[in-house]
Amino acid sequence: MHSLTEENYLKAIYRLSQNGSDKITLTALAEEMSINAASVVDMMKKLSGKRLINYDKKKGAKLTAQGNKIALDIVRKHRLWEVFLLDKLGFSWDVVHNIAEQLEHIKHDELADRLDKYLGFPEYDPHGDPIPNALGEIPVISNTLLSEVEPGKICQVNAVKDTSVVFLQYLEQLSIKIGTKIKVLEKIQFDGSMVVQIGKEVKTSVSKKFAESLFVS
Amino acid sequence: MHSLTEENYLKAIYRLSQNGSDKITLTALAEEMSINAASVVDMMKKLSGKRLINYDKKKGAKLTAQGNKIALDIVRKHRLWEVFLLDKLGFSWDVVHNIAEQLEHIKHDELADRLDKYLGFPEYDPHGDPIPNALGEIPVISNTLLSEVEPGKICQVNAVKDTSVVFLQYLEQLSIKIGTKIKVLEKIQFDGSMVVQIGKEVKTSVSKKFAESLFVS
DNA sequence: ATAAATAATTAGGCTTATCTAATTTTTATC
DNA sequence: GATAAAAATTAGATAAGCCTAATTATTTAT
Repeated sequence: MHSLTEENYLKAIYRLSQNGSDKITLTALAEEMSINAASVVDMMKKLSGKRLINYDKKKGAKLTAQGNKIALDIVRKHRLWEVFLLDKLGFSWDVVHNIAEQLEHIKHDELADRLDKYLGFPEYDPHGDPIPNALGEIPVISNTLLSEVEPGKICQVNAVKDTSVVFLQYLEQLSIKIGTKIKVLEKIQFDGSMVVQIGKEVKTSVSKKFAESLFVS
Repeated sequence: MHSLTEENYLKAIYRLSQNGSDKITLTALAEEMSINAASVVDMMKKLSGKRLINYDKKKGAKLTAQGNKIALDIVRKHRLWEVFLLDKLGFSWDVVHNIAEQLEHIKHDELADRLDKYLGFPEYDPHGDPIPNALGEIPVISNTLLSEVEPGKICQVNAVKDTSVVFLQYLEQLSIKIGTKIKVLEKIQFDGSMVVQIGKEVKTSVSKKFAESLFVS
């Protein structure tokens, strides 16, 4: 069995690799987990010993098939619990993440599957991230950013790239949810900001940073 | 903040005091938690230091008001999660306890209350144990045992005293649930066993041990 | 009242996961 | 290629919780 801490390392490695890091360095992991790099070294050895990752100073850390499976399982549980917290308990989407961080570590063979069924086999979590199914398969998701949309086109919010509380609350304030339609009216060369129309009425300007934090399709 | 381990100690002390132990000894606690008595000594010091218990060699361990509050909160969460697992996810009642042991430690200010509301403010968990409300108030429950019921009388199952898997499965087999009516037909002097009628049809004999493991009213 | 049994405590260790403070290795820059 | 910066590693500590073995207190039984 693997400890809660080990699970968190695997999850962090998974997350970084999803974010497109080709090499997952010790320092990146330490940063990601708000932990000292020296601590990471030990855990790399431990996880390597358990064949959950391969670590190499040159190539960085990589999940093995087995490590990937565990990571996916945790991600699955995390996202299912997020759906539960939002849909059933009515928490707001900027809060669910923190509670799901705890719930994802609950261990029981049937729990995730039963929860999945109970929730109606959701494909995406409240942030728009795809939920791996029981076999670890993940629905493919568009990786177009709002910032890449041409002026005049209408797109639909698919997922958030940034899941920080401040960003989510800002989205709430702008009435942007997963599924919201956004029309790009203008793209400002100067600073990369955009003038957009949210839904049918609201017209507003958003920063480059903002436009690069939303996945659309 | 208190650790998961501390919470488990407080819960164990609470449970023992509910079971009517007037003095909660180190060895009783060690036994209850399947842990070495030497380890308990350290924790008694730690919890005393935090003013969560009073420990005295003569008087044993006693929860302070603050310790009691924490213990009640955990018991509340445990029992609410049990209801969730049974009612919503369809787990059987001999399984829910183990999962709830993990879920009870999830920390979030609003979680228990929201769960409580979502479940419709249940008063009892699947084993018939009362669920403390948000203020820590507990519905009073009868403490009459089946073994104390006079022959000829009909009673109703209120709660189980023994929550072991084997007992719960045996109950399942006998179709005894919380609320099931049981008529006592005969009490055997010799060994304290009883002949009872379960529901409307089944007539069976149950041991003294069995009759002393069911709360009825 | 004393011996035997039980309970409580102390001392010293172990493991996990963390840290700080070097030190070494690698990479990037001039 | 030498040097500076960044990354990786090592060594040694620390805190939580647990253990065993030995010791001291307290009960219980004879």
